[in-house]
Amino acid sequence: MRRTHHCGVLRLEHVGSRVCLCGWVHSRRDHGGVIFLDLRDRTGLAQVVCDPGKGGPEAHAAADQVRAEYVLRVEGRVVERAPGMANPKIPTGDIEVIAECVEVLNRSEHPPFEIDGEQINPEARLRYRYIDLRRPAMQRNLQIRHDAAQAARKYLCEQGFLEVETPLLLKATPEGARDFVVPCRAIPGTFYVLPQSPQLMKQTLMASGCDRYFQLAKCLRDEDLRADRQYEHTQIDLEMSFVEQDELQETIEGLMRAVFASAGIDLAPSFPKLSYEEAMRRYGSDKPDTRFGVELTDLSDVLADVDFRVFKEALAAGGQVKGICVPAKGQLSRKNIDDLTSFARDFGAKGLAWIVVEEDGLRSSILKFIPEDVQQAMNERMGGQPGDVLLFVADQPKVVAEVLGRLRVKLGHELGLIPDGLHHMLWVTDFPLFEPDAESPTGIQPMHHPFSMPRPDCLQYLDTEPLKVYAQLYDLVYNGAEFGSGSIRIHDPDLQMQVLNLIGIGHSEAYKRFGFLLEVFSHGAPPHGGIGLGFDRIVSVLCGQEASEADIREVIAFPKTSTGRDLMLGCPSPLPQEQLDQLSLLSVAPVAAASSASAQVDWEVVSRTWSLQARSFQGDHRFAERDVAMLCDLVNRFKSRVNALAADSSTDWMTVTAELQRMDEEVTRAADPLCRQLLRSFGPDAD
RNA sequence: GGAGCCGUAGUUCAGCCAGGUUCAGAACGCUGGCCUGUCAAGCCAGAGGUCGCGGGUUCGAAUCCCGUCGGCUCCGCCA
Repeated sequence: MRRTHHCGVLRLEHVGSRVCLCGWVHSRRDHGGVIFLDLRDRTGLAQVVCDPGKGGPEAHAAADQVRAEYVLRVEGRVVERAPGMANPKIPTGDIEVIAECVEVLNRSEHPPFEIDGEQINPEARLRYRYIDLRRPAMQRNLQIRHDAAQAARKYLCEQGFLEVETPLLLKATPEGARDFVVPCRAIPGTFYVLPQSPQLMKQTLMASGCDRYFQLAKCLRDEDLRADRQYEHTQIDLEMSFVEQDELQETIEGLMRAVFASAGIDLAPSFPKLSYEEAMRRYGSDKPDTRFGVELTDLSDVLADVDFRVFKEALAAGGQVKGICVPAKGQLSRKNIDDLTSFARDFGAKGLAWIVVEEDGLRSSILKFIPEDVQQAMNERMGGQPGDVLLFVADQPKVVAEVLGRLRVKLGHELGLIPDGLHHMLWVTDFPLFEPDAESPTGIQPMHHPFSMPRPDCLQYLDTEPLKVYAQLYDLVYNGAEFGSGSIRIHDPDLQMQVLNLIGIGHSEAYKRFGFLLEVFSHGAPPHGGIGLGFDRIVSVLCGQEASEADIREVIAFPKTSTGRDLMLGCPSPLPQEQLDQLSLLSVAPVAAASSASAQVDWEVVSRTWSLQARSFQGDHRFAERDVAMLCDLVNRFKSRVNALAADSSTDWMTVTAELQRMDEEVTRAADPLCRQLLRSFGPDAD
């Protein structure tokens, strides 16, 4: 009998029908005479009753052998539960299935963790991701992601966008993040890189007359991972021809409304706009969380004549003094403030000045440096009420904004100043095109990327005062997190060249890196603009995560660990020599390192190479743990020995080389069974 | 590249600060037995650990020190 229903859909209306369910054994309750099974699939749970008196002895006998996570096909009748027997905790709780036939489709080892466990080791979850994904919470996240993707597709199709796939194998353009590199077998010594984003391809598509393009694009960056950053992430990437900023923003607002609606969240009919300068001035951040106040207050003018060294020196050096008024309700202790001070120092502040507002006046160690009338003026401007704590940073504007902006958000979360259930989506606009950069040959670099169109009223400053030039560039910000960044692009080859020159990329260099783009522009590229939206972050919010604490691993089916490993697949992993040969790649082998060490022993290289070799096998379940452990032990021991040798200046290099050679041979020997296993795992063709 | 936290039965954790007879424990899970209305089933019995790994200190190390591996978080980095 073919499956007739999913488990989670059965209701009273199905009572009396004969059904066939397939799924996993979520739990089993054996009463001896009768066995209850909770059968689980993507849609939910259904209780299966194996009662020899009702459904027959065969079903009961089969259920007797069944264990957690076994895969079953169950045939039986849907019945209404007897009065008082209903389970209000599950949607199918009014009915149950009297099993007449229980077929074991597959057995299962004992699960490494409980499917309905609350606290599960994140390592185990990644190692056994296929089991982790069976958990209802993860199934729900996958569903929400699917719904969001479909909503985005539907909306964009309705708006006349064309979904186009762009290549994964691209040319390296040394901009932005570190590339993931793919060696080219056919032309030895050459490489492709994987896209950091389809930026150049989508601009090219505009020149191709696509008019409106979108793609749910995988983007890859070889930079260190974070809770909200994986090596690969997905962007809703789109680009439009013949548009200006406002039309583009309206389109994206519609997109976000459609996507959020797919998760039952209503967004505002239009999103507020905040200039970059205003965001930095009021919130100290280019991605302000506007769900709560505690805005930055400038006190530079009030304090201009105050003889307090900390403030005076900062102002004299062209800096500013700003503060925030924290409604702490007396909950910030002296120790809390000390902790905030060290937090402030971590982000570049020299210190953190504070004033506690109490019923009978102000309290602080800095008050003795500040005249009474100035104290009054400060408190008045900041609106301090008894119980509040005023925090001040005096420094260059950049540091002041950074530190107070971070303090504001940190305290907003810790003191519960942020109301639940708010969805503040807003645009941050009018970014400067460039920012100062000491490492750039021209002293400036693009704030975002060098393809953004300057605002027309700023073009006149491009050559003379480039830092005064604003870009037609806008970030989409949600509850204090950046969702995406877009711009109207440059489509004029001369202007593009001019901008590249300004950031220190000369004519020939520009042609080398971006020649094809300049060529595209010179063959009739339309005015265009677009945006790339971080889909994983959006989905994590739709799943109920706080935007600034997003853990996108929860919404990615198969994520990597924070060191970029896949614990399920056991990668990255070494390649067999044959494959390296085909790709014309040389691998640093321990032997090579040791033999080149005849005159000068490079301790580090030798022991690091051993470590690399040992590490590459660790956590990979294809290899016998005992062999891996042996190899690691050996390497650890030898590394200790190498360190001892290196520290001992009396050892002569002949002895050392001999000993290194001996140790290296032993490591190679210990690694041998693992290498053989590796070759086998690549299949019969591998050797 | 830097900083911090964590690693003890299958799982979640206690024990560590102050080394030694509560030192290898609890709960859940698991195995076996009993049990026909549970849905956190119940009752009885049982199995299960290289205290991540290596080295050091010590008469003695889960406990202290060093190193190392792995996981997590943050800074740098990532438009």
